[in-house]
Amino acid sequence: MSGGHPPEGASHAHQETTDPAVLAHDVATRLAAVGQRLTATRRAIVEALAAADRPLSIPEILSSGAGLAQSSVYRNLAVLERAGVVARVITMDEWARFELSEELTGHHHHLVCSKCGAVDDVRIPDDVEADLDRALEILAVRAGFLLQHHRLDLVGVCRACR
Amino acid sequence: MSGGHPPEGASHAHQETTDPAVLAHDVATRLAAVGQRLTATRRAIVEALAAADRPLSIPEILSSGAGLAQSSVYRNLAVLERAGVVARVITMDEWARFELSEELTGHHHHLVCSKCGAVDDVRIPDDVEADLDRALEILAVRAGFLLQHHRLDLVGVCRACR
DNA sequence: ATGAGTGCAAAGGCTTTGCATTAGG
DNA sequence: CCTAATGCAAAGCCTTTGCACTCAT
Repeated sequence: MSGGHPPEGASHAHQETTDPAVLAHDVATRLAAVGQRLTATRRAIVEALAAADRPLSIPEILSSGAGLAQSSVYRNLAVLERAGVVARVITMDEWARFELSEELTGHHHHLVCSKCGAVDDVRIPDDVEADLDRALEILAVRAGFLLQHHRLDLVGVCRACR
Repeated sequence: MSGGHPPEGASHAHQETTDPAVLAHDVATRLAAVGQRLTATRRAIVEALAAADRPLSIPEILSSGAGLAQSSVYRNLAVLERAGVVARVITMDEWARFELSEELTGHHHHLVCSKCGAVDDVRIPDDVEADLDRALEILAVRAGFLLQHHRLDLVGVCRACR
């Protein structure tokens, strides 16, 4: 898994950062906004997450980057999360997983393998997304709920486990 | 929150168990299918979950039922999960949460409060659900993914936190 | 120099497991 | 009686925190 993401679905409104340099600048800006700097460790974490087209667990981040201390990764992920650079992905199956925030990468969803726990990214067509948002907003209002965003995961069996 | 669920959305295909006696029988059957009995502890857990219209955390289950041992709750939740009676709800914010499986209660989604972490149930209209399923199936096939089901959470601020 | 960031190690907190006891067939 | 479930307590495991050291400004 993680090798085959769908053929670049639709393009989104706030376009994702693809260029490494642009990404770094964007990240630095967001960090500065909360009074933090882009350090070597933080850069390494961001690059690891950017390189993967799926959410990574702490162990994965630790092994990908060179010699990062576990505590530093945890601490910096917290900082990056506050800065809106990374987002914690809910999985609950094993470890916490992290990915670059949707403001940086664009809105997307996850393919979660119920056998091996692998998580991959997917984008759904804009029109489906729009219809869904419209319906959810109605429900939210009805429930006295101030809707911020939604999470949609596709649970099933990945190519590798079939 | 948790007080106000939407006015009984649409009815679903495999209808949910509402009657306590029917529920107990259904649970017993499912347990028997995996070689397990419906014990007092298990009954207490199921009743606690059935009474709430939202996923409960272990502490909540412990306080609701009378004098249950923590380890028993954990162990029996695992058994009930294997039997397809309860499902673990992903939250990752604090504790694991559990609810009766959708085979028992019907397909639904969650309203997750980003401020207080409360989780409540919601059902979305059948037609929206159908459209969504259709779109997701296409994506899944395209990704070589065998789609089993989806998870959809509405994240926002609940009535109590606004 | 001076405060932020880093690393190692120890502590925390939810969850799991071992083992003796008790309940059910 | 004999297997299965329960409860208490201890162990596990991911995550967080304390503290001294290092780096950048």
